[in-house]
Amino acid sequence: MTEKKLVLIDGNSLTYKAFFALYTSIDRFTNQDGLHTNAIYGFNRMLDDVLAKQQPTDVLAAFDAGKKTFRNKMYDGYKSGRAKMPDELREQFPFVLDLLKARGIKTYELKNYEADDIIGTTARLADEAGYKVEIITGDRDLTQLCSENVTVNVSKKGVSEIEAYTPEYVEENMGIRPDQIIDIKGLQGDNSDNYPGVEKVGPKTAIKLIKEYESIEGIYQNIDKISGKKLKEHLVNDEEQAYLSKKLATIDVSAPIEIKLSDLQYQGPQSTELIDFYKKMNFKSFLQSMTTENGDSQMGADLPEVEYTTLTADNLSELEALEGEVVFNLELDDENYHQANQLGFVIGNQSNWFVSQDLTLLNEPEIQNLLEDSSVKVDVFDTKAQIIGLRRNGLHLSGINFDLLLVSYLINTLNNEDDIGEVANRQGYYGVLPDEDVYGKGKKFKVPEPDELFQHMVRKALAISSLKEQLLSELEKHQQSELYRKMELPLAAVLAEMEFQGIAVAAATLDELKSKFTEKVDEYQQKIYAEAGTEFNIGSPKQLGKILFEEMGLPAIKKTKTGYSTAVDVLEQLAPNYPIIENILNYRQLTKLISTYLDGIKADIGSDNKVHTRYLQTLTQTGRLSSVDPNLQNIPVRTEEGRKIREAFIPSHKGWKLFSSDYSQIELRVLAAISGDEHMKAAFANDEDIHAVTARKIFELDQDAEVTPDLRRKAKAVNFGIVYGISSYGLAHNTGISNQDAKRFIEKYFIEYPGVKKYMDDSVEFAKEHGYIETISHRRRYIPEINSKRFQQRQFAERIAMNSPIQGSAADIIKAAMIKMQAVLREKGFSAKILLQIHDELILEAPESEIEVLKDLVPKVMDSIMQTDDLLSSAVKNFDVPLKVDSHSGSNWYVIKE
DNA sequence: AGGCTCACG
DNA sequence: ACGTACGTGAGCCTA
Repeated sequence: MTEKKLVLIDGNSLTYKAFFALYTSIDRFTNQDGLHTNAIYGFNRMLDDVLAKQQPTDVLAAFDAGKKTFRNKMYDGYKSGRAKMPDELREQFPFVLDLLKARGIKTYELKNYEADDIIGTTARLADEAGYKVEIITGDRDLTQLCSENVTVNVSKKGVSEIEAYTPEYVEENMGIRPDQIIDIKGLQGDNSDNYPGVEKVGPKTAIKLIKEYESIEGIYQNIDKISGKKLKEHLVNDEEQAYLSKKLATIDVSAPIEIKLSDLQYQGPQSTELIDFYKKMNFKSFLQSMTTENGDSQMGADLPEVEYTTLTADNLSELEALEGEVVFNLELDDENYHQANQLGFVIGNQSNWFVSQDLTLLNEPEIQNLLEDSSVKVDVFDTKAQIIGLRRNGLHLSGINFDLLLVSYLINTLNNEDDIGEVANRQGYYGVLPDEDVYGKGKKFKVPEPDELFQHMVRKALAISSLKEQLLSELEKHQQSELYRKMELPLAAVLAEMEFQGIAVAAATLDELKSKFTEKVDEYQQKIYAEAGTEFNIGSPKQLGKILFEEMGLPAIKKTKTGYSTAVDVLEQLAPNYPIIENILNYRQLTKLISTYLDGIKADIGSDNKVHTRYLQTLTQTGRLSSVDPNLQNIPVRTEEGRKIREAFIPSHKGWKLFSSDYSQIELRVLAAISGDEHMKAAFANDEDIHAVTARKIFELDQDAEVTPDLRRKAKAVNFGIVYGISSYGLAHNTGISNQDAKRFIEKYFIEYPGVKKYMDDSVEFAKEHGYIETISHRRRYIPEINSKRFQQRQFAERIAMNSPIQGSAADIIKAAMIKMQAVLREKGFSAKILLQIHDELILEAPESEIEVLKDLVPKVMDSIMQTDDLLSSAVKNFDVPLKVDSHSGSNWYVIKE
């Protein structure tokens, strides 16, 4: 018979240990529901270690049952005065039990007894039955249980470092036998369990006494021989306590447990339950290890093969088997789908997958009929990438039904990786690897042999198909189906159109500006060198800091992790007293403009003289878009020199113009509407200058008093601050007013706009209760940190809770307007095209002849969108704040200011 | 690769 | 007492 080995786990003490071991990172350990998971995580890591090391045949995890035990009957104060268990820990215990169940480990608790007693009793029974026993605990008291066949493993500092107590080890370390440990405890007492022992006797004295007299009983039989008057006196006085404490310290090895050794067989992990559990806990690394455990090939040789047919010109007729609904995916070698090489495509459904590297097949009617027919549902990952990829082949994709990327992002904005494998894994589907694992990255990028490539492509398609039902139903549970079908999906098509269109850029204009700027940069550089008395790299914050603050002796105001801060706000404070500073600031500004915009954008101009940005639709946490390659949402405007760069952006045809419309104060209008604040609503209803109105209110001016530019500027800053989820420190820091003033202004603001105050409080309250916040169209952002113990993290979360619905609802509004705008242009047969979106602004190009009409049409579409859009009008019944839109046009982007 | 700085709404 | 305004992307320097 093979030897039986029983591992006994002290559930309570190890959960405690794990909790405090990972306490400093507690905020990183929360799941989707806001549950803290640090103890569960640490406990599980420990389990991994223990099971791997011990290879047990049987396992039991014991827990305390309730607060009172038989020890309380012996001694009232037992374990009293202990700090209350933190709620963040208490909430985790039920899940530790779930975890053990999913790992195939029996758990047990017994009324009136502690986990120690269950362990002691089971250990004794197992020992007698010939088992080898390993006890795992965080509590040294259990070391009394070690014997020839029972080892007590005490986890030290972390959760993984373990000290194994055998009788020999105890002897070596303490010079006593394990059974004498209770005598030591009896003499020295136990602070955390709150029983006293003998006064003034600590570990040293206790061990000395026990070594000499064997036991407490032995001491009192020989009490006259004790040397030391005081010690003897204490021993005599506390005799009763010593015996009591010894009793309290003694683990009961005959507790009336109802489980049998035969119940404790280790079942091993229950894969589906465990995977579900890890998903629920958001334990990515554990999930990953589960999927790579069986075969340890990194390249996914362990993933099941999926069958497919290689499509050629000769077997196209087999596509007839597909109807009604297909998954489609173009395989690209780069994230930039405008330029990427197209490696092949996959099309099919779960019964029939077809793969090919021959892109010309896309233009065969058998495929066109599937992709261009809007009555055939097409399921994809990243609608926009697929539309553009196919458009490059001359196809017009339509009938998209399910987009794995969009849906994942809407369900949780953090599920936004631009990779099917990553997103699928995060949704608990492990049948496909991330691209990086198949292709490698950076210099090591390599397209695998066709067999492996095709297998990967098919697995991606299968992932899309497999996750569809589950994710759509989750979407529905979030009440986000409309957001998906009426907003994000149609928007993807609009964005594809805009990106594909691109905006024309005059390289010559960029060149002219560059030579002008470069000349000035050289001048500033010479001045700086002269003033510093040495030449150095001005662009290096490290060298600059050294020159300024060490060699030239300027006062250092702020430090960064790596040295002196030389950021603008720091330098500006120094500027009045040191002429070099102004030159540095100018140098910085111009080199920035040259490298990022003049050189940067020039490099992105294609052979069509245009740049084609990509809008990332699934990146931001608020619902805004972002723009990359190049970023066209941060083209300079605030300084005159920077603004000049806009001259290079021009219409793509002669006789055309650029046209722009932007929402005025959209975020404050959204705030007025969703907070319902009467005063703010009234200001917008009367088309007043909101910053001036705010200035009159917070500075207590007369109704129609002139507002000085300075007061208006301050009020404007407060309005901004409010939208960002104000704090007095932040406001003061960013505006240069004193902290006290900032505080006063905010207080007054909330008095004047009580509805806003209530909105802020309600938003935080909602987030605390639900763990997320929502925009007007149910766009959701999770904020688990809202219940963080750490002040700073919690404050940050609260600001997010206040700001995100505002920023996100504004994003919803312009998205709806874009969809509508494109539909109207198409309907009316206009040539005008939407080119860019910059958060609250749309830029179009159009023939001169259409401009006059656009001046009415575009603002009308934008400012009536709350009433005309299906989704928005039904989501918000009473959006009773007017939206205001300003429009301009011109022959380049620079001159379309008024 | 990560920090710093700075461009935008 | 704590110590940041909200949301982004890109280029450069320095490990």
